[in-house]
Amino acid sequence: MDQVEIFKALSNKTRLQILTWLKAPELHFPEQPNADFENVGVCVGQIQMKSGLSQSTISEYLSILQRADLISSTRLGQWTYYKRNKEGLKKLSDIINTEI
Amino acid sequence: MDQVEIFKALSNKTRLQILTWLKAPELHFPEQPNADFENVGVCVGQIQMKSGLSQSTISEYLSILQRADLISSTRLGQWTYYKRNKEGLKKLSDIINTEI
DNA sequence: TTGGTATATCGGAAAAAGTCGATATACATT
DNA sequence: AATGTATATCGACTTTTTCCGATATACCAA
Repeated sequence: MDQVEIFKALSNKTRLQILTWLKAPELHFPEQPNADFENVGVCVGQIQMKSGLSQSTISEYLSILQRADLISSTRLGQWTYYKRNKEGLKKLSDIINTEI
Repeated sequence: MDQVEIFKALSNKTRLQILTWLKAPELHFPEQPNADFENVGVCVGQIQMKSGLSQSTISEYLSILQRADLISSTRLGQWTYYKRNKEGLKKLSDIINTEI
């Protein structure tokens, strides 16, 4: 993944917020039936509601974050759940600490 | 400094390159008379030549990086020298490791 | 003070990103 | 099969970013 794309993904207030929400879902989202935060993450609808932006915008933002390897998704039934991708975030941390 | 502005500053190929160049100036720039890399950094003209972009663009890019606290400047005579800002980069690293 | 060099700022054209509503797709239920 | 719900994709419009050339400013040297 291109470094620039990672930073572009992070250079938007809402996308940064989504990442902080996903860091501690239990603090930011109501309980979910049938899917726990730790394993699968949070579904798109919950994130969209909290953000206040449109469904299409949030869907796109999530795919931008996913293309940058900052989050990953799991489909369960009609829902798509997103959670933090620890490996991608670790790689980002390494870039900051060793390349710039 | 707003987090989003930091990531915006980083979401451009040339600006990222400038930061990597400034991390090891002795590897990327010729010797400078009257100013050592460690103390004052590298002058705008050297950075501009290496980048291949116009003088005005590089001047603007450097001020974007400076506004994000990623680099700092020193004026010596008619030259402005830029170098990495370790504190700002440390703060960025902390954001990555604790907030997202 | 005049001219030369280094950098900063301004104004603009082109490209990219932000954001929406409408529509498509995927899955579940009846 | 038909309907309903969740998410993804498309097309359009607006705002922001990229990058330039021209000009202004700051400093130096003669």
